[in-house]
Amino acid sequence: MPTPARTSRDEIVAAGRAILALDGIEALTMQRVADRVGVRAPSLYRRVASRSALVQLVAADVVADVETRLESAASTGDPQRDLRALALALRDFALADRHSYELLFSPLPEPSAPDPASLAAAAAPVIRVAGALAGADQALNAARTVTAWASGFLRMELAGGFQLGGNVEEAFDFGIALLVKGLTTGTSESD
Amino acid sequence: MPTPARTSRDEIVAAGRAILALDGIEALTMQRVADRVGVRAPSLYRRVASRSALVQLVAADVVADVETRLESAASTGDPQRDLRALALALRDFALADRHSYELLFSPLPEPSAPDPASLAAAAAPVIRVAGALAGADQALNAARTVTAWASGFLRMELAGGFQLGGNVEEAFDFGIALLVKGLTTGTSESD
DNA sequence: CTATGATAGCTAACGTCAATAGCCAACAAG
DNA sequence: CTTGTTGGCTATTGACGTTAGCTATCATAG
Repeated sequence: MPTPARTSRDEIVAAGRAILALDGIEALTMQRVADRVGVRAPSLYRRVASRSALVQLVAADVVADVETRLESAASTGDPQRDLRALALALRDFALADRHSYELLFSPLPEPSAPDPASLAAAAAPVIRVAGALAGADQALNAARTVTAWASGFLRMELAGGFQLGGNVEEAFDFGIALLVKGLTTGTSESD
Repeated sequence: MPTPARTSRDEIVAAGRAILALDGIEALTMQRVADRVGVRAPSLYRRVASRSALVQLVAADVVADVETRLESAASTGDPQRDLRALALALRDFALADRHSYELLFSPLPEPSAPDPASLAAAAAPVIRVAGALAGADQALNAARTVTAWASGFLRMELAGGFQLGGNVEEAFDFGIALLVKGLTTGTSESD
């Protein structure tokens, strides 16, 4: 009907994601996005309601990305191995695309948190593996413990929070081992 | 020498802390601070170099606050009890002053992270108790595991990340118990 | 083949923010 | 009383998000 579209919402979100990966959430301005898709900043408001909304769309994109990775990481069927694989997959993602990871676990700066539903989907593999390890009745508690530990650890690592020496990778392995050991019960062993 | 000072750096930092507690880091603008100390915004730059610098000073104030609380929480000498007390003290703080807590563990939005040295001081009681529990050679790994878990858990709780039902307090207790059990070794028990 | 209406993108503008420049006033020391 | 130091001020700049209102383009109706 009208003048032909010169861009699209998907392209805008993709541009936002790229800028986020390159320079972080602060750099994700309407100007930068507009430049990247070849349009003036106000025109973006035809496609997204506000910057917050755009950030939220980008966050959803990140969540989907993580979900895919986690889903394919927990594949062996051995809960101990899979839990380890989940943690390592998350760490790989965090180290490869730290700004996206930070957005994932930090609804602090703005009300730009990814929506709960998609987060829940991304958490599914964790809950599944945690349940296999700790028993179905403790699946949620176990998954929360693992998620809290992993997200906290990676946040600290990315923030440069480990200043007291020691080996960060070793500390990560230590944590995984502790959790795997502590959660393992019921299935193959009796305690 | 000059015209009499109408405010001070301490007062500015205190005002910043108050605004942070009330309305969060976003609301911590030079305008708001200036209004609160009875001065115009540009005058603040006589006392602090920039907004980032001010946020950093506020963060240091928060860190000192947390350090005091942790120090006095771990007091019984029983490592298991003390570790639990540390976790609960941190959670109390997080729930009582969530915006300050968020600033503590999130150098994401701006380069406003509290400086490493004071963070290390605040971590001291955690390392001490973790070492008493897991043995001196594993003190750092143990402390990192506990800190990562606690900070991750509280971040998720504050962000409303626990959307799948269940009892959040129970999950917190579950995590503490798991860590205490997993870290306890050497001293009174052999494993 | 033209008229119409819908709409994508544009320029211009506003308000808020951090930050800088330059002025003026107050006080202590001589 | 003079003078130098300095705290606070107003005015301004530039980035940002966002809104208002214009123009141009195209699909379709006549």
